[in-house]
Amino acid sequence: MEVSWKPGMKMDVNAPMCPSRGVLEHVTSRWGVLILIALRERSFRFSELRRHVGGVSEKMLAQTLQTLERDGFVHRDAQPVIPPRVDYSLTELGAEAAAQVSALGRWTEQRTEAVLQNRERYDEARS
Amino acid sequence: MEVSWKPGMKMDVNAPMCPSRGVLEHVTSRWGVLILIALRERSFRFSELRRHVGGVSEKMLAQTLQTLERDGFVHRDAQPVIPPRVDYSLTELGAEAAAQVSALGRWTEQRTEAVLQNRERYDEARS
DNA sequence: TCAGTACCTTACTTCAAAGTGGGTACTTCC
DNA sequence: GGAAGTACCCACTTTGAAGTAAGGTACTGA
Repeated sequence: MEVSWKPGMKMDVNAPMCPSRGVLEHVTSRWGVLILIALRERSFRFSELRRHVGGVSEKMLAQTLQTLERDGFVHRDAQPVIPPRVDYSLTELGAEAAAQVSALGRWTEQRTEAVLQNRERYDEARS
Repeated sequence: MEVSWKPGMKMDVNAPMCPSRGVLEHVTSRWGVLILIALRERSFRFSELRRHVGGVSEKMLAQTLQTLERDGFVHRDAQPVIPPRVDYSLTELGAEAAAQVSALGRWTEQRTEAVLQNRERYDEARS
């Protein structure tokens, strides 16, 4: 029960109701990962980020940024100017998370070719 | 186009059609993460793993193990005995992936309390 | 004047992920 | 003899994540 969690309880991702599950899912979410990686480079404006992270819809970008902001990973700086200017950057906590996921991202880019070969072998073996 | 990917192409998670996206999604999938973390400890039998990773259904465990096996992260050792005995363990590639995700998992467990506090502050601020 | 940019929000729809419940085939335990 | 454990697979349904499309405001540049 994420709801009935009490302070001092030990966090355990293997426990179905542990709130750490939810946090992990935010960090590893489809767009969450890519946004954290991007923001690790530098801060971005909304549309800038949208262009950087290929394939995100405005809706998902806004939504994901909101959950990351709520969790305290992303800092949102909205200047009340016209046209609106909003800058997104990582908080300290977010920078820690981003360090982890960008290591994962880089590893993935390096090993994807190997994975592709494994898939071919696997499919071939049972055809 | 994951389909039209050519050997030698540079992998880039920011490119919408890059196959590395798919690999990253397997590794960071809801149950994929937890299974990789578990198998990093030791090898597991199917039901053992099901008990260890709280909340997985048999279906999702079987399905996720299959995709991880196809990608070459997990090795499946099925002994033709009765009752059936199947052992799952990490390949070398899988161990690399698991090292990354379990770092992320441990970080998450440590920082979840902070995230929970951030969420409270956030919700309070706009109510 | 009319498109275009910026940063979203809302409503509607689609589709894949995940849960549910059943079956298999054989064995050991009570 | 019935229940439970083992490692699944299959069909069905539900849920929720994501895509699509449109609206809104205030400006800028052509």
